[in-house]
Amino acid sequence: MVLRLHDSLRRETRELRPSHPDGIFRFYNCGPTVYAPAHIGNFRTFVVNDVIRRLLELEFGPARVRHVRNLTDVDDRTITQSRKEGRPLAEITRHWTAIFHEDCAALNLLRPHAEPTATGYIREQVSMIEVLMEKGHAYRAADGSVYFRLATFPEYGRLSRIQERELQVTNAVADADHKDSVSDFALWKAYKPEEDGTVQWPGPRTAAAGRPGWHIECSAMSKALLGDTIDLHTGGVDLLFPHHENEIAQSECCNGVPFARHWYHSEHLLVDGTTMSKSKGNYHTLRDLVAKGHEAMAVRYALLMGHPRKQLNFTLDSLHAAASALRTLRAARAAIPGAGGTVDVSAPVLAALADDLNFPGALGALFTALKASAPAELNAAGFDRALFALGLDLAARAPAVAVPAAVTALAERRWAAKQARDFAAADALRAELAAAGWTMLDRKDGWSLEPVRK
RNA sequence: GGCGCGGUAGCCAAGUGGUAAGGCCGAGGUCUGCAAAACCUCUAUGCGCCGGUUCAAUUCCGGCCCGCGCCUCCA
Repeated sequence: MVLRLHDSLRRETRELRPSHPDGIFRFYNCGPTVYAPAHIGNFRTFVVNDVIRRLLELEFGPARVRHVRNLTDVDDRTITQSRKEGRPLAEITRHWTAIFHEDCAALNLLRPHAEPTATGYIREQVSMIEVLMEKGHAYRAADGSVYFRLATFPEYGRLSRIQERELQVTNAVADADHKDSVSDFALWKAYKPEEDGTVQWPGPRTAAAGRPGWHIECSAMSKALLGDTIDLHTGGVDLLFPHHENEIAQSECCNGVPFARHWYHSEHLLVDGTTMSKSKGNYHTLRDLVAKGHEAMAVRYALLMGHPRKQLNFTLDSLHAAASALRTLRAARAAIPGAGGTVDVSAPVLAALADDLNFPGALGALFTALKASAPAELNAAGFDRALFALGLDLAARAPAVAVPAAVTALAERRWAAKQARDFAAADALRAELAAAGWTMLDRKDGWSLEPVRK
């Protein structure tokens, strides 16, 4: 199988291959900022990257993939949150990191091999900034901050095709006064007591104490953990400019070699047809949805329903459709015998995924393949391989909802009525159960209850 | 203003220069006392609009309309 993926820099679909002699594929995925629960749009990106990780493992072997996803634990938003709550920065970020990990587990995301934090790599960031200053790519501003001098990197803008003159100038840039040019961006931000609270580290030589800029953290952690040139760098489209553009500038000017051989950006998730935002009331976190009774795995399925490079519209209807499709897959899996089947449904599924992550194509191929053969002809390992690639864990279930004692009592009475062949009474009790929100499932040897589906 | 993406059945969504995958919903059926599950069958002469190229276009080209995203610290 050849893994092909669109490259945002070259704007063409290219094969993914390890470039280092050790054969290890180096994969860096920009992670979340841990100051609040991640929303399902964030998780779309992480699900897409999780499928990439799984495909890389299937293609090169688990030992030949190194996947890094960072945690941004110091920036404007984390510091603001910390000040708002009056709690130390580290306490805030530790809390939200734990929540993030719970959500990742619920969505069946494989753990990255390394999950570095910005605050854990201050020294590396400072050191890169010093190299950039020595090479003339960065300068100290009057307040002790350090800025990258864009004019020293003529290739700037290749990824986003942005020209300096095209930048919209409506946003007043807060630190414009300190910079030689409005387009220069911060590598190091001098400590501001009124904004930064207790957050500061010793800065690069000649610079003031303060904290790193956002962009340098990814450059430094990628370099520290994966080396100067990596095989794949990914993130959401919104990171394309300026974040990734700036990373390229910093890393290539510092290291003198190409930064990432392949760039990939997944599109945004829309909710109810528009950007998700708290003010629009269409803002969903995973835990909100789970609290409302939705399965986390159905959320993952819903995030797989669209092509990763197209905006995907998430609605409660699409979540219901996802949950139903998941039930169909569970039934299909249950019907496959443990051994003996020869038809491998993973082939068409993996082919679609390997072709630039065609998620809907892969899902379509899966159902088509399932329909084409009798369950007894299907190979269980093949089915499981397809589901592994998609990261759908069919065993994962929403926690069982507790059945109220009164409902259980109704069910027992109905079962007794049915055994006595008093069907009129049985039907009346079924109606009562339904009114209470429960469906009673009869079997030959007994019964069970489940919440009524909408 | 600059850069980019998209408009395919009730909903979601692939795809192809030769006449539209799949999922969900819905309808009918088998089964079941009923219900649920499972299984079977059906559901776009049509792919935003108008031109053009072609033997043939939803698929290529041009124009237009509509929607969405990014444009300095949002995945």
